[in-house]
Amino acid sequence: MSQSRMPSLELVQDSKVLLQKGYRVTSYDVAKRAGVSQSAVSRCFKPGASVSKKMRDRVMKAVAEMGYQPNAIARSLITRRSNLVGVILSDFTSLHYPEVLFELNHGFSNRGVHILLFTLHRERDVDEIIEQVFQYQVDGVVVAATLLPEQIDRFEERNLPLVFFNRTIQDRSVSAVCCDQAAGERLLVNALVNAGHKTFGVISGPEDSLVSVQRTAGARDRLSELGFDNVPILQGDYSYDSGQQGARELVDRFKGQLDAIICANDVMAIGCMDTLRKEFSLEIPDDISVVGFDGITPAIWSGYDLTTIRQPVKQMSEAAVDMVMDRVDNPDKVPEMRVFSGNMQNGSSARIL
Amino acid sequence: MSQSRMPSLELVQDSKVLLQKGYRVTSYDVAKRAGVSQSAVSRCFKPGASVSKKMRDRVMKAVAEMGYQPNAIARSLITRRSNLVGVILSDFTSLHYPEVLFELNHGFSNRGVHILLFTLHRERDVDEIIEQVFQYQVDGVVVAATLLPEQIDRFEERNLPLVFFNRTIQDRSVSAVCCDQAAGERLLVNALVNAGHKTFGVISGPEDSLVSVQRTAGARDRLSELGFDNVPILQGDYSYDSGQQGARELVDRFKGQLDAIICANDVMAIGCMDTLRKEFSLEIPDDISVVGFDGITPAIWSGYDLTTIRQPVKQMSEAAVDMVMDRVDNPDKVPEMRVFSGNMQNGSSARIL
DNA sequence: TTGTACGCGTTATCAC
DNA sequence: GTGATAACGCGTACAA
Repeated sequence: MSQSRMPSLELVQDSKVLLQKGYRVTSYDVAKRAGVSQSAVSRCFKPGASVSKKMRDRVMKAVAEMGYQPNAIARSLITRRSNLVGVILSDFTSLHYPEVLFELNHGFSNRGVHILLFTLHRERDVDEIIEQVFQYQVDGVVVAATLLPEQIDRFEERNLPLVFFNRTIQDRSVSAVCCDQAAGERLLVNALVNAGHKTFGVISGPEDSLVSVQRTAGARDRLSELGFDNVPILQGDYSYDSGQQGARELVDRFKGQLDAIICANDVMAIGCMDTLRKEFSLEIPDDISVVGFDGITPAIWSGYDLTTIRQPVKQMSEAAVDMVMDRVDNPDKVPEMRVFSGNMQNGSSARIL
Repeated sequence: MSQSRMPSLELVQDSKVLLQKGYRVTSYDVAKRAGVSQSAVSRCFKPGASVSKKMRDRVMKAVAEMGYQPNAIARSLITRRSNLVGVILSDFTSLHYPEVLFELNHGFSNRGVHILLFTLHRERDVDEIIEQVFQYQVDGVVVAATLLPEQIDRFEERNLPLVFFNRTIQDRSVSAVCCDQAAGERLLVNALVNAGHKTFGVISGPEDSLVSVQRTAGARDRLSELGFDNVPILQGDYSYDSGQQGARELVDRFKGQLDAIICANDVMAIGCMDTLRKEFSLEIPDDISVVGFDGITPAIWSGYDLTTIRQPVKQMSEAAVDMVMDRVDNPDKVPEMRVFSGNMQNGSSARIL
């Protein structure tokens, strides 16, 4: 069996090696060619290993000639580190999470870590995905989805670093990086009230989204503090359509007496704006103001120029990467939560001073 | 060393096993507990293996009690299949590719294959990424980026299945799934001309993008066939800004005599529309028509309601998955190219019959 | 049907 | 500094 290796290597005149289709060069092959031991080859790829220059040169020559590359899978098996992290995302279509994924990938790849991607199509397959994440021996996981307590338990049993992205779990200490949703909404409300808006409507996200709950509560509470009580809160689901629907209901209800609509995310705010303009011929922001939350790319398009809270995605992602890798290296660290403030992005969708 | 295993397992009263933090249960542990051989455990996880019911029950009981899950890394090492595919994406921010990634992930995960994600930040690190893809022993690769011939060679040397997504390489046979760019543009041009448009402007994508070249050429050629020669073609870069800039230049050049602008993608078309409306107070489509290409989500927002060619992303992704997996199972298959037609999505951004 | 023994390709440990 | 040798956790030919 191990002799089947012999005929698969052929020496050609320019001292390069031609490989049989699909044959994989191993450190053993390199060692044989360089006339050294296999462990010597291995050491040459280990940073800070003690290898003489002469040895290293001989090995690297053979490596170059044969196009050898270490097998990361075999390495993972022995080192018990895969340099793989799982990233679990729900609502991938939201225009916001692709940006997060991009930044996460950037941060991890800077540390030689690669992303194994999982997206949730139905919430029911979370358990299935967790199994697969475990099977691939990832070093850690970033989750932008809601996990059940039992599911979190499974990570803790394995002592597998888990960091939530913009999710917090009540009555439970977990690592998480978040944008301060409530504070962001308060900024928006302050600006709207300062500019003289009197009547407000709110369109929330799905009720099972804690982020949405926090945003909506933040807006409601600040409005209340400033003397605006009983502000109507409509239930949306983060989608463009639900933004449109919310706009229709609010306009109907207020019969033109509405000053501002506060949406729990940008996509709904955009749906809102389109409907206010198209279906009710309202001028934004002269007749009515609209604000959102997230800071997605279309928000800055001049067709919308949305006033919103931009989440510091870059910083948040970098923090998430830090936290995962930190816990990979120090398994005994306690959960930590990092909260970032969003930046007010002042567009022309709201009449603000 | 191998005895250090013993103290790490503790039996508790309900016959469940409590594991030491971070301890990994192996098939050997399960075997010991079930009183069978390790290979028996292995067989229980192999579909279609010959295992008696009694044996399977005993094993599965131990599996459940210990929370055993096969180590995919170790399995990959011996089977020489990682069930991992690399996905290499450039311009991830384009609003179009996240959707592609989502569909690819869907398709692969239906086949028990997982995605290792790579995004290009600078074009220069393609070589680096290819090395990493190889090191992780992926079973195949989907690439939505431009590779140099030498880079393609490296895949062929390894006989590693490679499928391009919306990229074709000239003078070279590679597997690829594409949308028929030229045909799509011809559909758009036909519709515009039939509706009486007389003067046209084109905004292309980056010149190193073959897709853009094909789209632009498709539009130019069809216009020429229909008697419209010397249509001005402006160089864009797929960005919103370049769409805006293109609109300004075209309007300036035509002094209000422009009937339609054909953009090489939706994002530029949207930039175009915003600028035509805001800066030139033009009515769309009454004063001027705008068409795009891709079918991104914002294109259907009523603020734009863009007339465009929607790429059949689902079908294309499914085809890419098929092609990769097909070549994984049949390494000797020759490269194949599948071309899909785009669907005309008739919005109100163009005055069309 | 089941168990034994080996190998996948690497790193770690230990003598030398 | 270098080379044997033993893991890592699993799949599988082979013998029983």
